[in-house]
Amino acid sequence: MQDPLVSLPGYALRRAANATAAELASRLVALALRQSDVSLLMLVEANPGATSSALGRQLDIQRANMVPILKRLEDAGLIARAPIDGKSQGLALTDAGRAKLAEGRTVIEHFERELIERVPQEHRAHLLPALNALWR
Amino acid sequence: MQDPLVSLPGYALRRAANATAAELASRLVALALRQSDVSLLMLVEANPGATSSALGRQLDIQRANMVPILKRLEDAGLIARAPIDGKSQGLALTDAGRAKLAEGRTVIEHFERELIERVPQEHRAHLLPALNALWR
DNA sequence: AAGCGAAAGCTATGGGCAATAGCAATACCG
DNA sequence: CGGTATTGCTATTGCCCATAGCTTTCGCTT
Repeated sequence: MQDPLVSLPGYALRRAANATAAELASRLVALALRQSDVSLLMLVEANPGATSSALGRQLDIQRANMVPILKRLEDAGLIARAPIDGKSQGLALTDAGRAKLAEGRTVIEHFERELIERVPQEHRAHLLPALNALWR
Repeated sequence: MQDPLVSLPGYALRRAANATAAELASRLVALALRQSDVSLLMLVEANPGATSSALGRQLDIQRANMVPILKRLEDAGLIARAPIDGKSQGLALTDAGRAKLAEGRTVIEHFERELIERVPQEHRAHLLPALNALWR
């Protein structure tokens, strides 16, 4: 079948992202984590006390969409909220959160390594900078 | 804010795909087309008479999910179905479909060109092969 | 020729993720 | 002090994809 799409970087980007996201999701399901969960846990670990709004800005997740994510993580006992003032609350990992993140990070690291290894060596070093140029 | 995610190719892939998809979608809305619509129209044009199943296999869209897409395109008068035998039907562009695709292709070409131009020159040639290695 | 497995097209449903609109409470700043 | 911005939230919607299951038809094998 003739496929005029395969030569389009934008289409390849879409397909690659979909394929890899599905793969990662299937590995994270064993930990009862989603991709957004892990990225949030990693970001909270690196920035303890940050607010939901600030984290959302960093991840480009809107405030409204942070709510269910944080609720899920809090219900799972992975993060805790501490009031900063009357309207803001700082987030931090609980002990369980740190433990869960350790597991998640292992999965992520394996995943990222396999991703890179899939790319022919002569292109490897270019992938990250090229991708970053597309959105940063 | 400390961000441990930006050095992960998988995360960059996700962000880049999201950002570019949103951008393309916003340009296509003026044509009342979605990204899946345009890819389907392009594929049908290149393979007139192909069946829904075959197109779906090429695009990695399951049969069940092809239904609403094709229905939308047919309702818009962009594609037509012709029975091949009792259980299969060949798809082809209508005249309106060809006209709409011409508009869509213009948008896509602008989009793809801008995408590539966003990437520093020394990385450009590597983007497509690196992405293709991730899913093909 | 008959029968059976595979394929085609479809319905129905749900999950994940993101966008929008709007709201109440609070903080900040001139 | 008063207006404005910010925070966290509810509610809703849309897009995309996945699964399960159904009916009809095709095509191969016996």
